[in-house]
Amino acid sequence: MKKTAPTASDSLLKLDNFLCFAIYSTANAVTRAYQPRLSALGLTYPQYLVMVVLWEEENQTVSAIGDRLNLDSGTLTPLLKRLEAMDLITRRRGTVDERQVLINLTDSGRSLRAKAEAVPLAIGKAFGCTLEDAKSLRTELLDMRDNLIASIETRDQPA
Amino acid sequence: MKKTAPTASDSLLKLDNFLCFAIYSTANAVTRAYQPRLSALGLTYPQYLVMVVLWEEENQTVSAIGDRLNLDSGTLTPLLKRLEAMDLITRRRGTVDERQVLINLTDSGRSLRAKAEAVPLAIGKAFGCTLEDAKSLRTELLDMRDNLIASIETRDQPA
DNA sequence: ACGCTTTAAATTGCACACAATTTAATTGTA
DNA sequence: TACAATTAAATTGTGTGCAATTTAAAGCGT
Repeated sequence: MKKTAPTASDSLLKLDNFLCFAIYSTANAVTRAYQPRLSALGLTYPQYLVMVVLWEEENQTVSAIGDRLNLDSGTLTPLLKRLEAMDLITRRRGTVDERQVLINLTDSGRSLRAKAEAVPLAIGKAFGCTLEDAKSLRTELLDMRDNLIASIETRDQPA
Repeated sequence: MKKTAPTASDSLLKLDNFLCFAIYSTANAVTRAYQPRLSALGLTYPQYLVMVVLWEEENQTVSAIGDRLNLDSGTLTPLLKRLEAMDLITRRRGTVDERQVLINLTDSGRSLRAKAEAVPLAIGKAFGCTLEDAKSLRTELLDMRDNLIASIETRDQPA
């Protein structure tokens, strides 16, 4: 029984060689790792990110939050409605530009911040890398992300 | 108007400092970047990963695929049913152990591989990093993922 | 002022992820 | 051999992500 020699195409479709899969499965693991601590605050991981953005700056439009998190209104609108239903944020139409919806924190939303500050500290260790490693990894990932986004935007330009 | 000095807690909840967000938003960008090329094959990104696993080895159980991709039956069962409906795979109960469901490729599924081989080549450039960078980044991410998974499993052990 | 284009959110529809539960088959153990 | 515990998938329910479309408001060009 003769075995076929490894071909070039073998290495092309090996899961273990995929950087994309490393990113994908690490992202899933991240949200799973955050979940127990965030559910103690009543938040999902994407909801937590939105709250972080709002704790940095209030009175932001849906688009501004979307630019920060790379998410569109199709994702954010229902998510923000849930945060509003939890009484963490308010949503009101802009007065100068009525197309915009301005998002603000409620008192509950503002006070949740104190509890949220414990989360990154608690999770930090689980990553199992030094702060310097984390920092350089973060930079490399964000560069790559921006490259990927640029490649998407270039691709579908009209000729 | 006096501004408050930056406190330690400021840096704790800064989105720009979050490694988790770098991973999260890069993962989203990855699936967006793959989407146009994969939809030409009729696949989503997770479906593509399942096919890659099956191109490496046929006749795998749902759990075996799940172990490889870190996904559970709640995600895989409906995904595999879709691949079956597309006539790319077959699902049949195991004969030795009837709890298992064995996944195999159809001829269409097997022949799709040739087209799929072009995908990583085409996307590769969009990452905008060297092969060596990609390799070390991949290793670091997988290590971190395994650390995260280990931390989850340790946490909810019974005392 | 009139339309035309652009823009901001919302909506619709589909496909993940995952916690929690259920169903059914297998294993372990008295 | 009974029978409790475990295991493999499936199911249920919730919450994303995102493409595509819709709705309504703003800009803008004559």
